[in-house]
Amino acid sequence: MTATTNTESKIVEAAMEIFSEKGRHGAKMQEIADRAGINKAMLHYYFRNKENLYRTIFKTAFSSIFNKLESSVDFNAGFDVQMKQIINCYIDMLSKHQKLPLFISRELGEGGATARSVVKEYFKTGRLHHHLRESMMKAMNSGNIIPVDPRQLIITIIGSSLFFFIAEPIVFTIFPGEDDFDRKKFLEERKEAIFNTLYYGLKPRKVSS
Amino acid sequence: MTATTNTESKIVEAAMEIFSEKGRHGAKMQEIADRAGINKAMLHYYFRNKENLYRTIFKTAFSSIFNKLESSVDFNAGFDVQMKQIINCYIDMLSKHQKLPLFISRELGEGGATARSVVKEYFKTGRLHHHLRESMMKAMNSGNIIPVDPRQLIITIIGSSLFFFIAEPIVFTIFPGEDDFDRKKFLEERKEAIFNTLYYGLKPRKVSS
DNA sequence: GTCTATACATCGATAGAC
DNA sequence: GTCTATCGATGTATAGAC
Repeated sequence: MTATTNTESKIVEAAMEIFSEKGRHGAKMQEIADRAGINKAMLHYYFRNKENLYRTIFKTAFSSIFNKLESSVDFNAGFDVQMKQIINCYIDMLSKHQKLPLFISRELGEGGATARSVVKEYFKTGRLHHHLRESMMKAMNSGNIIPVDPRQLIITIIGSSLFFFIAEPIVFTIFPGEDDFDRKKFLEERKEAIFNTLYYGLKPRKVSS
Repeated sequence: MTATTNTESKIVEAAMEIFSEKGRHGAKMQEIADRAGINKAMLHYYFRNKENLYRTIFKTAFSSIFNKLESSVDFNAGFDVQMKQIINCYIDMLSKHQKLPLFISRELGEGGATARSVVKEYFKTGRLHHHLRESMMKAMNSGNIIPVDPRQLIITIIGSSLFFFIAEPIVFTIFPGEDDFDRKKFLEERKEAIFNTLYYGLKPRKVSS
């Protein structure tokens, strides 16, 4: 059992923070070393070079999302329940790790070579994607939801869940006069808001059943 | 009338590309100069330093979005029509300028100080936000749409429209076996998909009116 | 306005003592 | 394993000729 206070994990922790804040190139090895309370040479001792350190951090961050998702979705539940679970999982996860989506979208902005290789590796073993697609098709065939393109729907669900965290730095500028903004409350409400809008729609229904 | 082929605009064009691809720190002045077909010294002659060049580019990119939006939304139309206009505008705009959302989300990732100041400046004069909010409230009061938090809804609309472009580099990895993926067709379908899901919902309706 | 040449700072990476 | 000291490369910015 390795302690979480050893040098390597201190580096990983610090690197995660700095890379998230400054990005792949904005992050400096010196700053990571300072944050970890060690010196630059140690970074190279444990991770050979910056690129390798970055890859390690990115891989950890990225797979943590999919692992959390996979353990949050009940494969035997109906699609409506699974949809709720996905939305809730994303929002809960990102409430605690705000920098994650920005970290990842930044990597994507730089070509996503690292991202693609990590994703490709994940989808060799990950089962979530397949189960979700099947679950969607089943719900459509049984008339529980209307027929839609599964690809479009999943992008809409994830986009709705993630976007707040990407745009958060300017959201407060767009919603002025909210100095007492209750982030926690807003995010709890957001879970309901996304599901309700996507599932029931904005247009009023005459029949509630 | 200034020609669009003079040195300054060639710099702006090149800088836009490089900053979008590599980010604020990943972008190098030498590379921007090469792309613009001039030398490094010219960059400093016209823009004093890198930070100033970056700010100029970001400001241009960001305000181009809002200007396009503002000219695409009919302030007198109903909210359902406006919603369609917003979705279509975003998708059309980003189809042509794929790098824009990634460029902006990267800036947001770095703290968004530049973004915030640009946004703040814009919202002093921009009317779109106010009109949209009023339009939403009107639609709710008249029973055309169900009561929702306008803030939640606008984030859902924009997030659904933008997210594909942010995630695009890995979307093809998640949707395997689509080597003949027709991007143009997918995006046209996406416009309909977003509006229909958000407006009518996934759950089937008994009454169609 | 545009160029070449270069000064100056910063950063990633390594050498070598302990 | 951890440190200090330093090298070598790269990048921003400027000086000065044309």
